[in-house]
Amino acid sequence: MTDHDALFDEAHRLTRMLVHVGEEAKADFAAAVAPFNIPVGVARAILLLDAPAPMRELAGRLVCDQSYITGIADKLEERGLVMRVPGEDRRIKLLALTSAGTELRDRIAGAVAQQAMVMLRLTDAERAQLGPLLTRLLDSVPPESRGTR
Amino acid sequence: MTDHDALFDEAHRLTRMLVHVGEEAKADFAAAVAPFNIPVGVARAILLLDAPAPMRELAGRLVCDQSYITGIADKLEERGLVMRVPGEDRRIKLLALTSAGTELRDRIAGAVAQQAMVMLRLTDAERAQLGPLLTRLLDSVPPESRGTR
DNA sequence: TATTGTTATACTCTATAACTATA
DNA sequence: TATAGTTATAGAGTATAACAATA
Repeated sequence: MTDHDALFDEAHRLTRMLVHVGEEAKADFAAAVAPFNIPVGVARAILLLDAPAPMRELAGRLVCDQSYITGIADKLEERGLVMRVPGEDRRIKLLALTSAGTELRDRIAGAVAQQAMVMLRLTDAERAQLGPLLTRLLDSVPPESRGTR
Repeated sequence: MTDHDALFDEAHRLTRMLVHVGEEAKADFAAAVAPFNIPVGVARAILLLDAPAPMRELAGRLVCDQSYITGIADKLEERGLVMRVPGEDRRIKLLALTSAGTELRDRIAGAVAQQAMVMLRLTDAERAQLGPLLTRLLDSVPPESRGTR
């Protein structure tokens, strides 16, 4: 095996491990959120609603289509967790948590933080090492090379 | 904010970053495989078929239900990439790549290695740091605590 | 004309349940 | 009776396209 092959093999092995850890983390999130009886996507949205946000913006942050946000907003509204409030530009609707929504949001945030923390398996020193590596992996994406995804 | 909160915040931040990198890696895999016009699941299976393997075993390695493997095997067979060969125990069917399958497998492996390597953004030294951290994240899972997933 | 959000719909991924054949 | 694989089907998650209201 050439050095070149060995490099790719090692990179591939690391990638598989990283993807695996990522999937575990997502499963942990789902488990943490399950007791609240809301779908994972809805939970993700509620956690982002720190402040009222246009639906369009939420779509951007959740990396999904706008039409999908309509469904999430419907579910949140049904449960009385959110209100659609018109923005200045009256095409825009802001999703604003109700008091029940804020309360649930805090409880979910707590549950997600407490349980399910894959990261807590590492020592402080290890986490301090990991942070910069992940930053490098995220930052060094040449934006123009990413195509349409 | 207490130290305790700060710890969870930091852990959560790292987790989100790691999940994000993992998703990019998966998108890269999909992009690398797209030119071959086979679904991602089928590509993953073909890469595992280094040697003929019982369908059951494949289900284990892909972490999915057996019934799902039937579908994948059908698609592979349609394309003439795989043959179902009976095992000693005649309940078992082994999936064995045909010569066309082996050839495609090599091409896919090459494409996956070449393109899409998030990991190649790191230096050798950084990868050498990351490996042990990922190993720790994966190894320190208390097996009995993982429940049914 | 361009943009926000909505509706209807369709597609992909994946699991569950009931079944056949072997063991 | 238990196991490997198959079939039919159903559900979750998500996107696309056409549309209404507003800019």
